[in-house]
Amino acid sequence: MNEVSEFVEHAALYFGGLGLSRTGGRIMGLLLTVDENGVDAPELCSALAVAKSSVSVELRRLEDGGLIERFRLPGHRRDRFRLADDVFGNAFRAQMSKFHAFTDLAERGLGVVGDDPVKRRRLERMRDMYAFMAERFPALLDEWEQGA
Amino acid sequence: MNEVSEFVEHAALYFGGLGLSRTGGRIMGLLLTVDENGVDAPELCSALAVAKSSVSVELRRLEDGGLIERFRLPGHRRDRFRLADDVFGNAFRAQMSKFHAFTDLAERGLGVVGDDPVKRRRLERMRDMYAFMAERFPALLDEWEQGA
DNA sequence: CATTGTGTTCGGTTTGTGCCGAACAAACTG
DNA sequence: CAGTTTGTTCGGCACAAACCGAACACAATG
Repeated sequence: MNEVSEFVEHAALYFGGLGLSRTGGRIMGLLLTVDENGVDAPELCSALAVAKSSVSVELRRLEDGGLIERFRLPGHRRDRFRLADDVFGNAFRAQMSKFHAFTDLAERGLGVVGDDPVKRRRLERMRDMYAFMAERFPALLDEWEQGA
Repeated sequence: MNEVSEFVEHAALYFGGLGLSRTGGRIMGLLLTVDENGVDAPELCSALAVAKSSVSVELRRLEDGGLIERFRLPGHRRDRFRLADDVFGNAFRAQMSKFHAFTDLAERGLGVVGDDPVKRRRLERMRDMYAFMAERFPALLDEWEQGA
């Protein structure tokens, strides 16, 4: 059991690179090691040695971000949590929204920079590149999802 | 001139999403609005209302990250700064290294999760997905770079 | 060789955020 | 309807990072 907690710690590092807090990353790591029955909050508390208030807010954030699912077994009165069906697809889609954000930013830049063509060129190229990626990415996802 | 500083502030928000500090993002935003002659540190200080020590360390970090170029006009003795030639290409390549990181993480997970096939399946799928993306992404970049 | 200009480094302060324990609210039970 | 269980919210503390002004190192100039 110590092996998984070591893995969980590693995972927390990696997910931290995606903007998650440390405990958020730890939760994701632990959820990677369980099956579709998921875990409940007290289990997370003891497994990760984290206060239940912290897991509560963190679970909420992960749920809002579409990374995990909250569900309840019929007849029980305690929430359980598991990874969302398509966590990583969702992660990629989140990246895509960043693409759109950057095309918007480039547009905005074109609005404030003057007529100097050399200044405009880079912003246009930035806008077009992110637009290109945003356009191509879904196809890549589709290819993956139906391909394998 | 107030228009660009408004844009700069927006840009800082966006770049903050990429792990840059606020002033780092502001610098990037301002550099998006200038030509290949770039700007120098005092200009950044006054334009952004930031201490010169802060811009110094931030410029260093951006330079180390390959986001900006430090250069000097012949005959002058003051450094100037502009965006790196392929800032956004570099940004995408950085994302790709995250892909590899996540395949590694999945491998590690497969090492600690047991034989349960349903547990293994998701980790395998995670590993394969990121590997797929890491494999396809360079081609996408190439297509963009030579296509347009 | 003194002086000025340029960039980096250092200590200290502020700001933001994560996390905790306790109080609270809401839903279920007998 | 009292008592429990479950989840969220609140106030405060602690740690990390950003930022500043001043001191510093170095190079170029005259």
